[in-house]
Amino acid sequence: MCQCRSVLDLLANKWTALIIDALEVRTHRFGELRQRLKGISRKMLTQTLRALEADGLVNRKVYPEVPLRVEYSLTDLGRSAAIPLRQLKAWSRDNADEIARSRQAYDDSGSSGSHDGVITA
Amino acid sequence: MCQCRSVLDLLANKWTALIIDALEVRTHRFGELRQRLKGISRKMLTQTLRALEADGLVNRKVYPEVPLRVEYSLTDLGRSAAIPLRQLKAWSRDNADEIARSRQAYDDSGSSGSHDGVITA
DNA sequence: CGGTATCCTCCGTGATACTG
DNA sequence: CAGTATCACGGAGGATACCG
Repeated sequence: MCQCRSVLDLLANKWTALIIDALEVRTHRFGELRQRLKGISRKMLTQTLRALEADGLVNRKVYPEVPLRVEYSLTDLGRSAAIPLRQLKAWSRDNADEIARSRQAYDDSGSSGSHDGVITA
Repeated sequence: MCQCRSVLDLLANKWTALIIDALEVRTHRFGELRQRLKGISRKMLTQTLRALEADGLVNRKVYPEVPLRVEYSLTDLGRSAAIPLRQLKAWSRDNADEIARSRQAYDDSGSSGSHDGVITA
Protein backbone atom coordinates (compact mmCIF):
# COMPACT_ATOMS: atom_id res chain seq x y z
CA MET A 1 0.00 0.00 0.00
CA CYS A 2 3.00 2.21 0.41
CA GLN A 3 6.10 2.28 -1.74
CA CYS A 4 8.47 2.54 1.17
CA ARG A 5 7.41 -0.98 2.10
CA SER A 6 9.56 -2.49 -0.60
CA VAL A 7 12.53 -0.52 0.65
CA LEU A 8 11.83 -1.38 4.26
CA ASP A 9 11.78 -4.99 3.20
CA LEU A 10 15.39 -4.57 2.22
CA LEU A 11 16.24 -4.23 5.87
CA ALA A 12 14.16 -7.21 6.75
CA ASN A 13 16.90 -9.27 5.20
CA LYS A 14 18.85 -9.23 8.42
CA TRP A 15 22.20 -9.06 6.64
CA THR A 16 21.73 -6.03 4.38
CA ALA A 17 22.51 -3.52 7.05
CA LEU A 18 25.64 -5.41 8.07
CA ILE A 19 26.82 -5.71 4.49
CA ILE A 20 26.32 -2.04 3.72
CA ASP A 21 28.10 -1.28 6.93
CA ALA A 22 31.10 -3.40 5.95
CA LEU A 23 31.24 -2.02 2.43
CA GLU A 24 31.11 1.49 3.74
CA VAL A 25 34.48 0.93 5.35
CA ARG A 26 36.05 -0.34 2.17
CA THR A 27 35.64 -2.56 -0.84
CA HIS A 28 35.48 -6.21 0.07
CA ARG A 29 35.96 -9.46 -1.73
CA PHE A 30 33.37 -12.19 -1.40
CA GLY A 31 35.43 -14.21 1.03
CA GLU A 32 36.31 -11.17 3.10
CA LEU A 33 32.65 -10.39 3.56
CA ARG A 34 31.99 -13.94 4.65
CA GLN A 35 34.64 -13.66 7.33
CA ARG A 36 33.43 -10.29 8.53
CA LEU A 37 29.81 -11.35 8.74
CA LYS A 38 30.47 -14.46 10.72
CA GLY A 39 27.62 -16.87 10.49
CA ILE A 40 26.34 -16.06 7.02
CA SER A 41 26.17 -18.88 4.52
CA ARG A 42 27.52 -18.53 1.00
CA LYS A 43 24.01 -18.78 -0.31
CA MET A 44 22.63 -15.94 1.80
CA LEU A 45 25.62 -13.75 1.11
CA THR A 46 25.27 -14.21 -2.64
CA GLN A 47 21.55 -13.73 -2.47
CA THR A 48 21.68 -10.55 -0.42
CA LEU A 49 24.52 -9.16 -2.49
CA ARG A 50 22.54 -9.79 -5.66
CA ALA A 51 19.51 -8.03 -4.22
CA LEU A 52 21.61 -5.04 -3.26
CA GLU A 53 23.18 -5.01 -6.70
CA ALA A 54 19.76 -5.13 -8.31
CA ASP A 55 18.64 -2.19 -6.21
CA GLY A 56 21.68 -0.23 -7.30
CA LEU A 57 23.22 0.03 -3.85
CA VAL A 58 26.20 -2.21 -4.51
CA ASN A 59 28.70 -2.54 -7.33
CA ARG A 60 30.02 -5.91 -8.40
CA LYS A 61 33.32 -6.09 -10.22
CA VAL A 62 34.72 -9.32 -11.59
CA TYR A 63 38.42 -9.75 -12.29
CA PRO A 64 38.71 -12.74 -14.61
CA GLU A 65 41.95 -13.94 -13.10
CA VAL A 66 42.84 -17.35 -11.74
CA PRO A 67 41.90 -17.76 -9.05
CA LEU A 68 38.82 -15.67 -9.66
CA ARG A 69 38.47 -12.38 -7.84
CA VAL A 70 35.23 -10.47 -7.25
CA GLU A 71 35.02 -7.17 -5.44
CA TYR A 72 31.98 -5.49 -3.98
CA SER A 73 31.69 -1.80 -3.24
CA LEU A 74 28.99 0.76 -2.53
CA THR A 75 27.49 2.88 -5.28
CA ASP A 76 26.64 6.51 -4.64
CA LEU A 77 23.12 5.46 -3.82
CA GLY A 78 24.50 2.87 -1.46
CA ARG A 79 26.62 5.45 0.28
CA SER A 80 23.60 7.68 0.69
CA ALA A 81 21.76 4.77 2.25
CA ALA A 82 24.56 4.26 4.69
CA ILE A 83 23.82 7.57 6.37
CA PRO A 84 20.41 6.85 7.90
CA LEU A 85 21.62 3.34 8.52
CA ARG A 86 24.52 4.65 10.56
CA GLN A 87 22.12 6.64 12.68
CA LEU A 88 20.01 3.64 13.29
CA LYS A 89 23.04 1.66 14.30
CA ALA A 90 24.12 4.46 16.61
CA TRP A 91 20.72 4.39 18.27
CA SER A 92 20.99 0.62 18.59
CA ARG A 93 24.32 0.83 20.35
CA ASP A 94 23.19 3.62 22.63
CA ASN A 95 20.05 1.82 23.73
CA ALA A 96 21.03 -1.81 23.47
CA ASP A 97 21.60 -2.06 27.21
CA GLU A 98 18.32 -0.47 28.19
CA ILE A 99 16.46 -2.67 25.76
CA ALA A 100 18.22 -5.75 27.06
CA ARG A 101 17.26 -4.82 30.62
CA SER A 102 13.69 -4.12 29.64
CA ARG A 103 13.47 -7.43 27.85
CA GLN A 104 14.93 -9.18 30.86
CA ALA A 105 12.42 -7.61 33.24
CA TYR A 106 9.57 -8.48 30.90
CA ASP A 107 10.65 -12.08 30.67
CA ASP A 108 11.01 -12.39 34.42
CA SER A 109 7.55 -11.04 35.18
CA GLY A 110 6.03 -12.87 32.28
CA SER A 111 7.29 -16.30 33.27
CA SER A 112 5.57 -16.27 36.66
CA GLY A 113 2.46 -14.08 36.56
CA SER A 114 -0.23 -13.53 33.96
CA HIS A 115 0.10 -10.83 31.38
CA ASP A 116 -1.72 -7.84 32.81
CA GLY A 117 -3.07 -8.43 36.29
CA VAL A 118 -0.03 -9.99 37.93
CA ILE A 119 -1.50 -12.01 40.79
CA THR A 120 1.27 -12.33 43.33
CA ALA A 121 -0.99 -13.29 46.21
CA MET B 1 29.21 -11.05 17.73
CA CYS B 2 27.71 -7.63 18.07
CA GLN B 3 24.96 -6.49 20.39
CA CYS B 4 23.32 -4.28 17.83
CA ARG B 5 22.35 -7.45 15.99
CA SER B 6 19.51 -8.12 18.41
CA VAL B 7 18.24 -4.61 17.88
CA LEU B 8 18.59 -4.81 14.13
CA ASP B 9 16.57 -7.98 14.29
CA LEU B 10 13.71 -5.92 15.62
CA LEU B 11 13.43 -4.31 12.22
CA ALA B 12 13.53 -7.64 10.51
CA ASN B 13 10.00 -8.11 11.77
CA LYS B 14 8.59 -6.26 8.81
CA TRP B 15 5.81 -4.64 10.82
CA THR B 16 7.73 -3.00 13.65
CA ALA B 17 8.70 0.07 11.69
CA LEU B 18 5.14 0.57 10.50
CA ILE B 19 3.74 0.17 13.99
CA ILE B 20 6.16 2.61 15.54
CA ASP B 21 5.36 4.97 12.73
CA ALA B 22 1.64 4.74 13.42
CA LEU B 23 2.02 5.10 17.16
CA GLU B 24 4.22 8.12 16.69
CA VAL B 25 1.24 9.94 15.25
CA ARG B 26 -0.99 9.10 18.19
CA THR B 27 -2.11 6.40 20.58
CA HIS B 28 -3.99 3.64 18.83
CA ARG B 29 -6.32 0.89 19.87
CA PHE B 30 -5.73 -2.64 18.72
CA GLY B 31 -8.41 -2.50 16.07
CA GLU B 32 -7.29 0.88 14.83
CA LEU B 33 -3.80 -0.46 14.27
CA ARG B 34 -5.19 -3.38 12.36
CA GLN B 35 -7.02 -1.03 10.03
CA ARG B 36 -4.04 1.22 9.56
CA LEU B 37 -1.64 -1.62 8.81
CA LYS B 38 -3.82 -3.25 6.23
CA GLY B 39 -2.87 -6.84 5.71
CA ILE B 40 -1.61 -7.71 9.16
CA SER B 41 -3.26 -10.60 10.95
CA ARG B 42 -4.39 -10.39 14.57
CA LYS B 43 -1.74 -12.85 15.52
CA MET B 44 1.16 -10.96 13.99
CA LEU B 45 -0.09 -7.66 15.35
CA THR B 46 -0.30 -9.07 18.87
CA GLN B 47 3.05 -10.77 18.51
CA THR B 48 4.88 -7.70 17.23
CA LEU B 49 3.20 -5.47 19.78
CA ARG B 50 4.27 -7.83 22.57
CA ALA B 51 7.86 -7.81 21.33
CA LEU B 52 7.88 -4.04 21.24
CA GLU B 53 6.37 -3.93 24.70
CA ALA B 54 9.01 -6.33 25.98
CA ASP B 55 11.72 -4.12 24.54
CA GLY B 56 10.26 -1.12 26.28
CA LEU B 57 9.36 0.76 23.13
CA VAL B 58 5.61 0.51 23.47
CA ASN B 59 3.19 1.01 26.32
CA ARG B 60 0.13 -1.18 26.68
CA LYS B 61 -2.79 0.11 28.67
CA VAL B 62 -5.86 -1.97 29.38
CA TYR B 63 -9.21 -0.41 30.25
CA PRO B 64 -11.27 -3.15 31.91
CA GLU B 65 -14.52 -1.96 30.41
CA VAL B 66 -17.08 -3.87 28.42
CA PRO B 67 -16.37 -4.11 25.62
CA LEU B 68 -12.70 -4.28 26.43
CA ARG B 69 -10.44 -1.45 25.34
CA VAL B 70 -6.67 -1.61 24.96
CA GLU B 71 -4.52 1.31 23.94
CA TYR B 72 -0.98 1.30 22.66
CA SER B 73 1.41 4.23 22.76
CA LEU B 74 5.11 4.90 22.45
CA THR B 75 7.35 5.10 25.50
CA ASP B 76 10.14 7.66 25.65
CA LEU B 77 12.50 5.02 24.36
CA GLY B 78 10.06 4.30 21.57
CA ARG B 79 9.89 7.94 20.62
CA SER B 80 13.67 8.12 20.53
CA ALA B 81 13.68 5.13 18.21
CA ALA B 82 11.23 6.86 15.93
CA ILE B 83 13.82 9.48 15.04
CA PRO B 84 16.34 7.37 13.14
CA LEU B 85 13.42 5.40 11.77
CA ARG B 86 11.92 8.55 10.34
CA GLN B 87 15.17 9.33 8.61
CA LEU B 88 15.31 5.92 7.13
CA LYS B 89 11.76 6.28 5.91
CA ALA B 90 12.60 9.65 4.41
CA TRP B 91 15.50 8.11 2.54
CA SER B 92 13.19 5.34 1.35
CA ARG B 93 10.70 7.78 -0.06
CA ASP B 94 13.37 9.90 -1.68
CA ASN B 95 15.02 6.99 -3.40
CA ALA B 96 12.16 4.59 -3.95
CA ASP B 97 11.83 5.59 -7.58
CA GLU B 98 15.49 5.25 -8.38
CA ILE B 99 15.64 1.89 -6.68
CA ALA B 100 12.56 0.72 -8.53
CA ARG B 101 14.12 1.76 -11.83
CA SER B 102 17.38 0.10 -10.99
CA ARG B 103 15.60 -3.08 -10.02
CA GLN B 104 13.63 -2.93 -13.26
CA ALA B 105 16.75 -2.54 -15.38
CA TYR B 106 18.43 -5.38 -13.54
CA ASP B 107 15.49 -7.68 -14.07
CA ASP B 108 15.31 -6.86 -17.75
CA SER B 109 18.95 -7.57 -18.43
CA GLY B 110 18.94 -10.56 -16.15
CA SER B 111 16.02 -12.31 -17.76
CA SER B 112 17.69 -12.57 -21.16
CA GLY B 113 21.44 -12.77 -20.70
CA SER B 114 23.70 -14.41 -18.14
CA HIS B 115 24.88 -12.56 -15.08
CA ASP B 116 28.23 -11.08 -16.05
CA GLY B 117 29.18 -11.72 -19.64
CA VAL B 118 25.90 -11.08 -21.41
CA ILE B 119 26.08 -13.28 -24.49
CA THR B 120 23.64 -11.81 -26.98
CA ALA B 121 25.05 -13.64 -29.99
C1' DC C 1 38.06 -18.38 -5.34
C1' DG C 2 33.40 -17.50 -6.02
C1' DG C 3 29.82 -19.13 -6.93
C1' DT C 4 25.34 -22.45 -8.33
C1' DA C 5 22.33 -26.59 -7.45
C1' DT C 6 20.02 -29.57 -4.52
C1' DC C 7 17.96 -31.08 -0.45
C1' DC C 8 15.95 -30.46 3.91
C1' DT C 9 14.46 -28.22 8.09
C1' DC C 10 12.36 -24.83 10.78
C1' DC C 11 9.78 -20.75 11.67
C1' DG C 12 7.17 -16.87 10.14
C1' DT C 13 2.63 -16.16 8.88
C1' DG C 14 -2.25 -16.71 7.76
C1' DA C 15 -6.97 -19.00 8.76
C1' DT C 16 -10.07 -20.43 11.89
C1' DA C 17 -12.37 -21.06 16.09
C1' DC C 18 -12.78 -20.27 20.92
C1' DT C 19 -12.54 -17.13 25.46
C1' DG C 20 -13.24 -13.27 28.79
C1' DC D 1 -13.39 -5.85 21.35
C1' DA D 2 -9.08 -7.90 22.11
C1' DG D 3 -7.03 -11.37 22.36
C1' DT D 4 -5.26 -16.88 22.74
C1' DA D 5 -4.94 -21.75 20.76
C1' DT D 6 -4.35 -24.72 17.21
C1' DC D 7 -3.38 -26.22 12.69
C1' DA D 8 -1.37 -25.93 8.26
C1' DC D 9 1.54 -24.14 4.64
C1' DG D 10 5.30 -21.73 2.01
C1' DG D 11 9.30 -20.00 1.77
C1' DA D 12 13.54 -18.33 4.13
C1' DG D 13 17.70 -20.02 5.22
C1' DG D 14 21.49 -23.68 6.38
C1' DA D 15 24.53 -27.86 4.80
C1' DT D 16 26.62 -30.10 1.41
C1' DA D 17 28.49 -31.09 -2.97
C1' DC D 18 29.71 -29.89 -7.35
C1' DC D 19 31.20 -26.30 -11.30
C1' DG D 20 34.08 -22.62 -14.03
